[in-house]
Order: sequence, then structure tokens, then C-alpha cells
Amino acid sequence: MNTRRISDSTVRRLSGYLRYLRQLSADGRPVVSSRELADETGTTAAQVRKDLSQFGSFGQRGRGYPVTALRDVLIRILGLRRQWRVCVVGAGRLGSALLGYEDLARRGFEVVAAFEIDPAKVGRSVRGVPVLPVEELEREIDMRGVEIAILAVPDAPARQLAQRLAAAGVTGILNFTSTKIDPGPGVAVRVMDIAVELEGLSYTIVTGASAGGAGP
Amino acid sequence: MNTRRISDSTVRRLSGYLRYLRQLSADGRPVVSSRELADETGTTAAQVRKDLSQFGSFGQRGRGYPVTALRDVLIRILGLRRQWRVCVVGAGRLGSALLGYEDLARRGFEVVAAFEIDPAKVGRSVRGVPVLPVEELEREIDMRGVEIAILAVPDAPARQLAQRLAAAGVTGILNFTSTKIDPGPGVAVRVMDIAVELEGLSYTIVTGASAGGAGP
DNA sequence: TAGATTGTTAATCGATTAACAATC
DNA sequence: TAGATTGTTAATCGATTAACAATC
Repeated sequence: MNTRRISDSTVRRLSGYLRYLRQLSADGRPVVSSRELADETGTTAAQVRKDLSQFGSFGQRGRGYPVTALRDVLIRILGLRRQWRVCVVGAGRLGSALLGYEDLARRGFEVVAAFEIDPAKVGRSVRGVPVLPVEELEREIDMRGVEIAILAVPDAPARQLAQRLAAAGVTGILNFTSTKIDPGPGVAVRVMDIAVELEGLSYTIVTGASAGGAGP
Repeated sequence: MNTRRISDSTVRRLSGYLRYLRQLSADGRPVVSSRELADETGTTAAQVRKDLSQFGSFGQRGRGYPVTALRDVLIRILGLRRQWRVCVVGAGRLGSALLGYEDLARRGFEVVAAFEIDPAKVGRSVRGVPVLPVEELEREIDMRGVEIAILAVPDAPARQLAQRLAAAGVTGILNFTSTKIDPGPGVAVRVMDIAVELEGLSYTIVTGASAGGAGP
């Protein structure tokens, strides 16, 4: 066991292990090996053991890892023993697609509100989630105890909204825009940018990197 | 200049530089420094220079990088001189949110078809994109020259659909599901998993890593 | 006991950062 | 010329891989 700072890549892999462990647990499987975890999540057995060993010793030599115990350990490590309260900013196509998303709730993230600037969209409720006017963002975030925001607006207002979210007390932002936001210290940010990923695919395809094809 | 294999992180940053350069170009700015590119995309000036130097020398010492020339270089490097033909598999909430997405077309990715298993959703057209029956996936991909697929279906059918997409000749898949897909060699894969990112935020928040707060 | 598999250390690899001569 | 900023090399840092003794 080790107390270095845990890397992003490690945390990302832990999510993958957790997802598979939940599945195994539902299937009633008692034990799993680092090899199986690795194969199923796209990494190596050594990497799995290394990742887990940064937090403690959870396996049994010769046998493997107990499924439910390891699942619970990962749930604790990732901070998922509690339900997080999430809002979606922007109730356009993408934003409203995320409302009432069952799987998110099951995995610990409950979307409790959406915010929208267009008065035509404000007021109704999408799959049980109220769509509120963005002017009331600060008040509602406070009243509803929102901790994490999903930013699904056009690029233009993204930066300013990130500031407002930070000031309103949100501690994490998942940024779906292509704009770099800077909500300041104390607010964690993750980016999901479709264009970046598609451009990455484009690069890989044209260079033939994954195809084993000849170079340029 | 260098001919090592370019890392994922580098390619991701190139996307960021390109996005900002397009903006500067639209604004008529002639030159930009590595420092400004770095500040605007969340990296360091040294990193920007290092990234670009892997492909050649595009700047002028003492002056900076010519905006439009560098933009065009990045467009070429990333394989964006052509328009990519993209399909969306799964016309549910998320899938249909991606149809007719203007910004994607502007950045080189044209969604030309969607595939859906639910007969109730098949047949209509969403913002100009035809929603086709998934049984015709192979034929339509071939006929329409689709090269990249965005996989926006539930976890259960993801793996099998990835196989079919690969067999149908797709060379890149953007996987929005939480399932590990394995379309085989010759097909590039990128993952966008909301749950993974939210769990990453959760981890960062509970450990206080970005807040500079005290440890656990 | 024999076989399996962990936890951990050491070796390797790659990416980032720092520094600075070159030069606009 | 003086100031700015690149391109590149060397130094540092961190992550991944390999190997294996411990032990179930």
C-alpha cells in the first residue's frame, strides 16, 4: 500500500473495475482474478493489482479478489456511498437527454434539476426533473443542495455559467462544451468533448495507428 | 522534428489548439504565441511547443505562430481536410440529440444516418437525418460510405453492434456505452462514458484533491 | 503437495518540465 | 541593438510492465 496521489488514469480504471464487479455481484460470482478484471476492462492483470494495491490488500493469494467486498471498497474509494445531487445546465437536446437517466441514478448520481434560459422550455418537467429558469440558478442550487453540475449549453455562455456555478457552491462540473472553463480552486472539472474524440478517431484512422497499416 | 508515435494526450491537445486557432482566425488575428495557446487550452507553453515540434517547425522565433498556417497544418495532421461520414447507432434520447448537430458538421463530421431497432422510431427523419432500421445497417453503411459510427445504444447490444459495425467496414467507433467493445484490429475506438467522468468528479471531490483541502 | 494468484519491488518506458542557444 | 519567443536538448517525473517471493 502506498499514499502517493492517485492518477486520473487509475481512477478511470477503478470505475471500470467497479462496473464489472457490480455485474459479477449481480450474477452471484464470489471471486474474480486480476486477469479477468483486466481482460474485461481492457487493461493488464499487473495494472489491476498495482491500481488496487495503492489502497490496500483486498485479494487472497492463490484465489483472487472477493467480488462484493472489492465492489464495496471501490464504492467507498470513489466516494459513492452517498447519492450525489446533480443539476443539468442547458435543457437543449443534449441536456434534456440526460434528464431522468435511470442508469445515472443507479450509479449514485441523481439529477434533481435542470436550468434553461429559453422561457419556452422553462416551467415544465422532463421525466420528473423540473426545468427551472437560469436566473434562479444560485438560489435553487443552494436550496436543493446541488453538488455537481453538468454543463450542456452552447460554448458562448459556458465560461460565465461555470463561474456562477462555482460561486453558487457547486464542487464539480462535467463540461460538455468545447470551451475551457476555469471555475477556480475547489471546483473539480472533467471534460467530455465529442469533437475532440471524433478528431482523435480521425487522426488514428488517417495515420493507420490501430490498423497496423503502413505509415504516412 | 521527431517521428515517434504520437500520444493520445498530444492528439487531444492538438484538438484544443485547433479549436482556438479557428477562433483566432475568424477574429483576424495573424500571430499567436505558445504561451497564449497554452493559457487558452489549459496546458503550458513548453508543452505546446513540444507537441507542435513533433510534426515540424511552424513558428517564427521572436514572433510566434502564424494563425491560419498553423490552423491548416493541424487540420491536415488530424485528418480533417475531408468531411467524415458518420452514423449514429441508437436513436434514443442521446442518439437523436446528436442528429443534425451543426457544430459537428462544421468541424468535419457529417452525420448521414441513424440506426434504430424500435420500429416506432424508424422511418422518420430527424433534422434531415434518416432513421433507418438496424437490420439494414450493413447495407446502408456500405451504400452511404459511412466511416465512423457513434454507438449510443444500451449496454446490452453494444458489443454485438460493434462487431457488426466493424464487419460492415466502419473504421472508427465512438462508444457512448459503458461496455467494453472489441471490434478488432483496424477499427479505432474512443470512449465517452458519463458515469466514468462523474465517478472521477466524485473521487476528486471526496479526496479534496483539487480543493487544496486537508487529506482524508 | 501442486497450482494459482496476489502484493510488491525493480526495470522500463514515456511524457512533462526546465533551460537555453538560436534567431526573428 | 534589445526584447521576445521558438525549437530542441537534457533533466525530471510518473506510469506501466515484468518478475517473483509470499501464500492461499
